[in-house]
Amino acid sequence: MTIQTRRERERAERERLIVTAARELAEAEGWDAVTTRRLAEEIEYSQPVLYSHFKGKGAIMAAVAVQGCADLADELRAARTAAGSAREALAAVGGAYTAFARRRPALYDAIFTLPVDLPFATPEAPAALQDAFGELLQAVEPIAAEGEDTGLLTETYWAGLHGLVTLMRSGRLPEEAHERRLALLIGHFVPQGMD
Amino acid sequence: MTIQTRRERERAERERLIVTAARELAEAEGWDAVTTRRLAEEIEYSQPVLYSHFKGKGAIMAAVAVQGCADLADELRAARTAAGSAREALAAVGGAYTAFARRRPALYDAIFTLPVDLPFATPEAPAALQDAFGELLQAVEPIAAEGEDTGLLTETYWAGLHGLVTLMRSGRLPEEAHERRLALLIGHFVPQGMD
DNA sequence: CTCCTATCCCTAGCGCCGCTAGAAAACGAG
DNA sequence: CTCGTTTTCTAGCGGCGCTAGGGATAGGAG
Repeated sequence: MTIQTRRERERAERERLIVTAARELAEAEGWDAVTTRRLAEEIEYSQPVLYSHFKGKGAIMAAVAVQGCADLADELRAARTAAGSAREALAAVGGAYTAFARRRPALYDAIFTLPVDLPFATPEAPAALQDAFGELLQAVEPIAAEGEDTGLLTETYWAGLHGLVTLMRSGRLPEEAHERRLALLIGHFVPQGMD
Repeated sequence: MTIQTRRERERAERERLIVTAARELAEAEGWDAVTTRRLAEEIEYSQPVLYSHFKGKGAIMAAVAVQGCADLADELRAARTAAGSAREALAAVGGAYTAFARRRPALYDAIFTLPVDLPFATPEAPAALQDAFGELLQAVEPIAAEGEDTGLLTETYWAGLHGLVTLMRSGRLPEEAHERRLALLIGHFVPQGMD
């Protein structure tokens, strides 16, 4: 029993090592630099070892995405709980979201951009994803108008943030006006009487 | 002189052929299927011929993007001019934009998603891109509140549309609620007194 | 008609990718 | 020590974007 458990522990440790190496390499040099050969070299094992832990490169990226999403959820929560009014909370969460995307682009891409098949808008979605969305939801809920579906409104606000971030990061929107665009988005999601 | 012009004409024709083949292949089987080998086979020339016309695969994709963007601009214009009120125009343009993205995903990706280095928010941007943005701009302009920067507001609305489309297409937002999310976005961009 | 030159285009191949089959090594049990 | 199992590695497959270098070919000169 102890031998078995030791092996399982070592395996789990190595799995962590793979995910961490993938994340660090992606954050340092971008996802293009994350190849299975490079990753194997980084963890000091041969390539096929990766495939004994994950189904393929996509699964490794998905693991990085889930792990990164927990960070995002933390930052969103911190921003939301530190804010005073409902409007401030919405703005704080929006700011934290876009700041995360700009500060950790590789992580953001893994979670929200790259075609990595994670279940998203379903109960089977990883807890970290649901947590992050939940933070947005809690920030949006107080500013929803009567009769508005809070979930849908959150998704729409999220889409706005995501659009701003991706268009800017791909060079399609100029960086320097980001804060003003973000303010416009937030302003249009806060009901008239509340600002 | 005539020989020279004939050759140039033939070259131009072949270039059109390449771009068309790339677009059709991408629309039929996705961009992953568009490899230089496959493309060469499609146009019945060898691979290196592609590189005598374009700097690389990215340049071919950029050409497809520009060509596709003209289509998008046309559809946006048609939607806008057919609409009655300012609110209807905004909704019509938003609907046409997302419909285009869903109907021609490969084209949309080439224009707005894939990392293809085209100048965007500058005067050197291709005319088709500026036209498409101009259509959005004309739809947004009438609903801008006093003191709001129309350009920035358009960019923000655009980001909202783009976010909705990309998150939905990557499976991160459920398809079936798209119209309701779009309506929410539009509703939040129309001033209170105008709807 | 022949030869020369310049242009064009193709064959072949480089280094890389994700992934995998099958050999080799390490390890625990008897 | 030997055997069977489990783990890990070496080697390689097919495909990618891209390019060097060698013919084929076409147009002008004699």
